[in-house]
Amino acid sequence: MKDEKSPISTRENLLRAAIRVVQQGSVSSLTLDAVAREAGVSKGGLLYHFPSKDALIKGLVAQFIAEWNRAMDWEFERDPTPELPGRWLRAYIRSCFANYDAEEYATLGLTQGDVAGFLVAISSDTGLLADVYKEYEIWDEKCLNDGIDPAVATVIRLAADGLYFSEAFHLAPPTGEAKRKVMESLLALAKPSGQ
Amino acid sequence: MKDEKSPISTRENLLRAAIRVVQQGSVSSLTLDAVAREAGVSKGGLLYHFPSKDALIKGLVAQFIAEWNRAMDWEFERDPTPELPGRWLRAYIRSCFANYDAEEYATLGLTQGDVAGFLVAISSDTGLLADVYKEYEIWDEKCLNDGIDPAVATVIRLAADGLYFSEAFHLAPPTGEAKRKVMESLLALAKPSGQ
DNA sequence: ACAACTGTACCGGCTGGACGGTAAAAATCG
DNA sequence: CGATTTTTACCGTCCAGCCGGTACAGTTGT
Repeated sequence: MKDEKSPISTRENLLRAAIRVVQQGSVSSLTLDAVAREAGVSKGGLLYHFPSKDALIKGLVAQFIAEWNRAMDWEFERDPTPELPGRWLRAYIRSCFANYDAEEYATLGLTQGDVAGFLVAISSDTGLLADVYKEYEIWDEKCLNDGIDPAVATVIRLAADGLYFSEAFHLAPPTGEAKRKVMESLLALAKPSGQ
Repeated sequence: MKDEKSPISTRENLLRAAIRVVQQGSVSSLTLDAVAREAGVSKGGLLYHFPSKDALIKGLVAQFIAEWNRAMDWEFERDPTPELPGRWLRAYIRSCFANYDAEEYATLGLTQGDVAGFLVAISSDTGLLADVYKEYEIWDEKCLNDGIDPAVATVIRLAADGLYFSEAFHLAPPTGEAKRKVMESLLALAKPSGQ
């Protein structure tokens, strides 16, 4: 009731609009004018909430990290075999393989793959992804201390990421039944019996 | 003896210069002026060989594909266990894990990871990566028809790609001994006994 | 043999548009 | 009213692509 017109509303609206712009175009089409137009505000209005383009991108990155962590926590909680080692890896796998479109997690109403496409494209530019790097190191450490052989754990993480990127960049990603079997193969690896 | 001043020389020089610009800066620093300056030619000279920026990027993409295919062929030929199924997958793995810096393959004198960073950043822009998409489908088909269980083969491909991206985007890539063990785990998977 | 012509390779200044950012006025709200 | 939020108008920069040249190597005509 109080988020209807709260000061956050416009801000979030702008973030959603920014994502939409990237989705319906390319990364290079992410301009202040385009985002403002998409959000239905003026450019000045956009710059009031995000004083610079970098600030806008940082907002997107922060939202992305938060969303992904939420998704992984959720998967972690509902793991069917919580007693087995590799629980966190399994949550990681499921998070990468799931496409949360407009569901409970999709705070921004987007597919994770789309966000990745955006983020990575930005990455090469400036140090805007520094937060993502840090987050990744945390995830990596969790992977390595999950009761699974570290090498196998890294294989799993890389494969899950690989799927993510293959979807984001259309690099022959598996779909349908094949995708399901790939995920199951990975989940099998993420259990002590898996190697 | 006749390639000293051949008309190809300038063209290749420009491509090398373009890569250098991206490496020593960011993707966004890839401007026509910068490439021309780096190559020691004028902007007009650059535009003579590549009539547009897109054409220049397409040239880079083509070079990249050719180089990677050459690397994979080379690994394929020197596979230590050519009699076992999964030979092509093993070549794929080794290509992704190797860093050919200024060796036989490095026609452009760059690390594969660098190229990936560049390519992907460009990718979201236009249909400039259409050729890469097609190439990937070919690779995918080779992966699936390599005598290994398709799901496992896809896991391997995704993991190899994942390593590639993790290096390109600094997403906690394994290094040193850990990296070697990861590769060995993958190579083990790429053999009948591996699953 | 040499002049006129043609095509190739390259130069460098220019421009028009896009884009990030600013600032002050205007509207809205408490 | 005063603070917050939003708009309108504008500036400066950067950059892709264009265009009028230059130099020079062949080629052709006579």
